[in-house]
Amino acid sequence: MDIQSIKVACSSCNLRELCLPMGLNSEEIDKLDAVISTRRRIKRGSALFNTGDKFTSLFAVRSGFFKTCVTTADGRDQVTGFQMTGEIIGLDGIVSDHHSCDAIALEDAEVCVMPFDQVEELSREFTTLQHHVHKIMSREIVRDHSVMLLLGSMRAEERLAAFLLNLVQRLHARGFSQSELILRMTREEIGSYLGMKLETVSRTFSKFVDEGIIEVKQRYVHIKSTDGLKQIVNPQTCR
Amino acid sequence: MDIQSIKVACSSCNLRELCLPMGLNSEEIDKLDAVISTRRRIKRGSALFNTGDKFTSLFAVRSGFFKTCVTTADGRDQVTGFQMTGEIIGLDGIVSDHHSCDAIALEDAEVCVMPFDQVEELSREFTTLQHHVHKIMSREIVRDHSVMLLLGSMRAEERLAAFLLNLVQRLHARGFSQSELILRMTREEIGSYLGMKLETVSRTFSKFVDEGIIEVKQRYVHIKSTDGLKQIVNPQTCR
DNA sequence: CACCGCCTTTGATCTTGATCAAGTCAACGG
DNA sequence: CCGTTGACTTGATCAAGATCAAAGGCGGTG
Repeated sequence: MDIQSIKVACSSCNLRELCLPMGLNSEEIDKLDAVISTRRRIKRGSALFNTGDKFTSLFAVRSGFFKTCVTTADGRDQVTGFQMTGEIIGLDGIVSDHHSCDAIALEDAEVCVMPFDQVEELSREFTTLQHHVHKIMSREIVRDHSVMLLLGSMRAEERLAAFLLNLVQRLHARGFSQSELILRMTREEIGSYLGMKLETVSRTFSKFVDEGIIEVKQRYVHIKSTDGLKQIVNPQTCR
Repeated sequence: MDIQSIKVACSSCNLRELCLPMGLNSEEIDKLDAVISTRRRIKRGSALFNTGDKFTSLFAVRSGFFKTCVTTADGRDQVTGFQMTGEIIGLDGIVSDHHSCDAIALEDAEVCVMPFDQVEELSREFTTLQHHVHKIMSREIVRDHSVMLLLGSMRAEERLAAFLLNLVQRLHARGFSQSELILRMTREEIGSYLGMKLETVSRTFSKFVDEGIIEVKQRYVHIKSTDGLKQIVNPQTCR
């Protein structure tokens, strides 16, 4: 519960091209600054929110790394996504005014708190913001559909290859390497996201290493052949 | 391409409690009527839109039944949802101005065409509509998460049981029976949605019949024990 | 009415990934 | 330095569901 009254200022945030303010002009960003007045720090392993919590705000990841997961009555759970810097968490809560998943920090993190009623108010005023909010939600829907494709019709190797390509692509958009990354999640969390067991994740990593496509040292991954991974995802390119 | 200039009139539509006008007052519905000026008929088997089509409008299903599906470069595809009366199709198109899936009518159908720029305009004016649009998108996100849970961590029997319960619940909300339904899709389409092969779908149906939980005659399904299905989905209730 | 095509069911066999079980590795604290 | 702990790897075995194959049923059409 460490809410802080630091002035956040989207206007001076280096993430504004990835985050909510994307595409707004300076007047609009100033107004948005007034809405996003608090940050919140979340320790590694603790929750930004839990299933059932009252929904009041969306959160923009300023630093750190999150997972979101849903849980069944009988204790099984499913990681539904990993969120990094600049990405928006909490859209699940709008429909019922309560969150329907847990959001857990995988490393110490900081988020900008965006009270949703104020976001709605402001987006009635600014077409650009309104449209951008719609795009963010639509993007989440499209992303979910591609995860459904992955879970419903890909094999273990294809899933892991697609996962690595997606991660590194998002990291690259944030200025990191195209070929090296540090995983923030365990093999078990990767497995939960990809619908496979941690042992299978581990074996599949080892297989890729044997094939010379990647190097792995614990959480460190070096992608030696992006094309190799792409060919695993899309085995059709062999004609 | 059979666009028609029939006046649609949400105000006189018996679906308004399920569909976009939900919660609007009569003045607001009148304004909405002005926006939703056309219907479109789609023949069984043909597409409301295809991947790559320009996005201009959302569609509300007035009658009939749809599937949406995404396709990989190598021809595999995945049914991402089935849409019935009162449900909204096309949210996937907002993010990139182009649709990212196909929407196919599984029986002759009719949809209300809602030009999205006008929906946005109107929802800047009416808080209720704005909030409702957000809820519809959030609902889709939550639904997708539960499908991810299903695909990622349930076994074949659990998937099919959950699927039947979900279908019959939605049909019941539309005034149909709680225990009887006609499937509008093939075993293959069910399988694609649930991440299993058509043979497995068929076998699982047969298993449920053997256990006396349902009766099946082709597309007709009679649920003899809703609790039976619920216990398959949630095997924890045995304590 | 008969034929055809599509959907569905069912059986036999095979494969992938899950499960069970050790054992390794790195980090941390006493 | 050693022991503990949590994360990861690897091997052996097993089972769920995929694949291959055949046959039956239903609806539409000439």
